[in-house]
Amino acid sequence: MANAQPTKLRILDAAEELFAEYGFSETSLRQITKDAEVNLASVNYHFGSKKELIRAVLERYLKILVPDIGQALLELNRRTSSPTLEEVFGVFVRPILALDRQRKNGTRILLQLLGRGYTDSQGHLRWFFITHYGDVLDTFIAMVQKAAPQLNKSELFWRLHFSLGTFVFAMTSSDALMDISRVDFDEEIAIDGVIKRIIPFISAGVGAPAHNC
Amino acid sequence: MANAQPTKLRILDAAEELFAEYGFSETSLRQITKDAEVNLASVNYHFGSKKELIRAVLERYLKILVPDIGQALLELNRRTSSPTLEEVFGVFVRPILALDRQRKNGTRILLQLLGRGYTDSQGHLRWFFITHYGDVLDTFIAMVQKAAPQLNKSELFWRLHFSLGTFVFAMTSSDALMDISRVDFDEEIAIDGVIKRIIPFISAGVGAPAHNC
DNA sequence: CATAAATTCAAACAACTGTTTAAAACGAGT
DNA sequence: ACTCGTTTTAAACAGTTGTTTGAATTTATG
Repeated sequence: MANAQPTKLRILDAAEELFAEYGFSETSLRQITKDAEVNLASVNYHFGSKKELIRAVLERYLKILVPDIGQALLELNRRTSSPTLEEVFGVFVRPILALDRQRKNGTRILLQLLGRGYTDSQGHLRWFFITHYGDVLDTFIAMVQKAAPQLNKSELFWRLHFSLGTFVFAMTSSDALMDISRVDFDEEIAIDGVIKRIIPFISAGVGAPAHNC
Repeated sequence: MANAQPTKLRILDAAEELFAEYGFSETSLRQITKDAEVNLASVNYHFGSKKELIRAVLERYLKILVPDIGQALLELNRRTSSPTLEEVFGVFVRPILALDRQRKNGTRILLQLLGRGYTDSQGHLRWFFITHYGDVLDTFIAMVQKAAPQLNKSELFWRLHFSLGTFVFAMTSSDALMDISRVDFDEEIAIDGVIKRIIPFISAGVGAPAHNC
């Protein structure tokens, strides 16, 4: 009978949804296994521990998304010799939205997961990301640097982290914000609308005149 | 004998430090009472529950900070009839930094608390803030609106939340970021340096050309 | 000093957490 | 049909959580 999906996948699917909604530490293995309709012990059997489950959930997205972004950056580099900030940041849009075709609500889930991952346990996942996807990160930073030459390395560092914060925060609260937008402004805004509004914001922020003091 | 501070204050002092560092749900009452050198049960005796302790910790700051900001906004309004975005956002700097005189590391603690409060339990604290300090929020929004007249209410809503995200995220990770800045760029940046870097970023982001599609 | 109220304290509570165990069920391969 | 490795299962484990209890203690009041 019954469960179309093998256990391991059912766990991943249930976990990513709960992690995105409630955060990592606020989601219990019992909740995950109940939603996935599998036995409690199967998480530790298949993944070893909760921590490794978290990493597996994130990795399933990142290993598709990050190379995709990396390639899009290279393509942009090939098209125009010196792209603007808005073009560089705009590179994120298509790969991120493409996740919705890979999995239902994939875009929302990944971005909420990223937000959770960054605020819940900063050091651990940060290290994982840099060691696995550092090369893409480097080419991205180099392109931003080139598009905003007035910024020294330190200014750039801070502004890129501000941008990350903007992104991450908007995504962790995207559900609530979209609700408010619908009720207060009678505007039905989906996740791609949010992303397309963030890009000009970030671009202008990073491109602001350099700060001296 | 002994403890200079009364129990209630010792709990608040220890709690705010731990909440800022580890977040609300990751901080246990046992840890708080151990740091405060008081009995475990005294939290429930003096505050009723952990949830009310969280609110008390935040309220101690907000009831000073928000009226202070409100007054600074009014003063700015009196000085110049139509202030720029950077001037409006700049209003936050002095009151926030003033917290450092009220309590050691007060600025960092409050801002980290705000970050925690927003990402950990979105609905609850949001409601509390709006019902208690909604008037200051309203005058602030009106001034931003006036300084960026090209934005309609919806655009403004999104960009202000992006700004909030920038702020909050930068603060929750401020410790880590300042560490990196010291090691990688040999720059010793304190919390006021971070704030003064955020203001131009936010100002430029909110003031970016309106987005149409 | 005696009485009453406010506070502190150690202990226990009930509920929850991630993890482990050992037996049961399952699914090929021969 | 039997065996062997894989997977699932229910149960228990050991630890933590916020909260409550009732007695001991301190503090203030008459």
